[in-house]
Amino acid sequence: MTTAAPAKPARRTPLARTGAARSSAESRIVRSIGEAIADRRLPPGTKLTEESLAEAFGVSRERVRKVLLLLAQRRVVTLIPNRGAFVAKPSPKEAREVFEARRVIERAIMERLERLPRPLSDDMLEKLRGHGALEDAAERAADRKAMIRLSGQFHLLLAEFAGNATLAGILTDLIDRSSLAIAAFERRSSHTCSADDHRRLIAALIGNRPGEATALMIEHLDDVERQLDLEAKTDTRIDLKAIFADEPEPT
Amino acid sequence: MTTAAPAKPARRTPLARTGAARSSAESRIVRSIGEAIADRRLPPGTKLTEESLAEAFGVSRERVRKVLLLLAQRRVVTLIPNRGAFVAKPSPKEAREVFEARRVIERAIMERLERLPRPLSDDMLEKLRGHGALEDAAERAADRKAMIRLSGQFHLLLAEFAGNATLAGILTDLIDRSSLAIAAFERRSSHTCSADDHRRLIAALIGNRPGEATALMIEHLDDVERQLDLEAKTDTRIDLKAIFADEPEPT
DNA sequence: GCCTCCAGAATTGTGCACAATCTGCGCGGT
DNA sequence: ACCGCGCAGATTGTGCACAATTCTGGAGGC
Repeated sequence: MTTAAPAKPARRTPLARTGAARSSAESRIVRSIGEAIADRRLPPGTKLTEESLAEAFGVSRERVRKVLLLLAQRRVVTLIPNRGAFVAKPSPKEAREVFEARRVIERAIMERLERLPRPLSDDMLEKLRGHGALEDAAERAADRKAMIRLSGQFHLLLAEFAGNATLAGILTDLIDRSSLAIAAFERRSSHTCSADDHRRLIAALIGNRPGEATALMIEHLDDVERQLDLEAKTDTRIDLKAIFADEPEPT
Repeated sequence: MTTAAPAKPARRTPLARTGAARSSAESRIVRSIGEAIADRRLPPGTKLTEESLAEAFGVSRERVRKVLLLLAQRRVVTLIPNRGAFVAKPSPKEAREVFEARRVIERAIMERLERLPRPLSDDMLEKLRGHGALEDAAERAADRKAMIRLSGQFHLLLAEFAGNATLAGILTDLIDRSSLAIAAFERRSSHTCSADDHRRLIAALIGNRPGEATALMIEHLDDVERQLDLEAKTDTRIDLKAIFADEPEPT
């Protein structure tokens, strides 16, 4: 930021550890960028220059390139050939699809959780309550970043309880993309934060009135989606293109 | 195959086109390997040496490396650091999870299809019937490879009709992983091929008796899973470990 | 004043050389 | 005879240099 010295290639730690240590460093970077996108330090459309990221994380450009490829596969960043990587900017259609996919998967998860033998295991109860406390704390502190992260983790926690790591993995991606959709389409106004919904969900799960937790989850997801402004005004550029699409050419 | 001349690095086409043409070449390779895995020309556990693949496809090793990274992300190949890439060998647990995930997603897809206004669009009817004919033909010709490919495409076709590209994309991965699971766990015996199930599904969809198509789909997926031998004898190594786990040490 | 075009800068893409690691095998010691 | 040790050979991992492309700013013409 201060000096514009491009000659220093940001040498990484002297002992360049290789092997397993590297892979964890990569997933660390993936997670780090993922979180930054989720809590909007990196808004949709942001250009992600390889060199800058390499410098920021103290790794080589190739490593960053690999990470970007992974993130692109998860639809969190968009890779445009010869143009670079950008934080993905979902279309309203895609946003709706993501929420629909979440409803499909999370309904199934809730149905499985409701089918679990009662009472729920102590481990589960403890984790649920612990997480609830964390969300409450974040809400009281008005720590928006923490709230966003915890909200995602809550849904993931439920997925893990359902005991299907494959579904949980799919949901992980969908949650990241939800964050992106929220960042792109959130209305200026309102946003009754979802900690309250989560509280009710936890209570319903523990209480086990058949169908209640599932219904609450669907309603919760609907609520979040409804708080978005998904009218189809994606981009000025695209609008112009559409408007002048069938203008006759003035030779 | 005939000569073992390793000195020739399999030069790619003289004019190394760059840009958009490259990305399509990559997805071509991904698809090609994916299909080879699906129809068992590449059984689970097969070592995928970068150099061999590069030679086979006439591209550089780096390109192959990128493709393998993508396939690994989709859990179709397993990447072991410093050891290389292998065709993934799902555990019985993972196989079950994949089929459960498919039931979750494909049930939702069928419910949406059943909710479609009737009669179905000509386009849909034509594609359904056309696909049915293809499957019949493959069955009559006993073309196992074609049957496997068409079977996957059938499920994907339904997903596309449901109009949610995100769900369809998720299902694409799950179908590939199903193929892997089938390759890994199929019983020697039987295998009443699923073309018949698909025929009935098409009929139920067109007929539109509420819930029938959805029920058939669930049953179909259950059938396919039941035809697998998912008893937990994943690996000899692990069996030994389990068997001798609580043997007293003979010092 | 505005548009077009072009050179230089910045950024991404790719081949290559070499380093790091794993595997298989032979050799010597006990 | 058996076990560890270590040395090739093969394979993967990574930094780097350079090629290709896009972007930017400004000069020149209309």
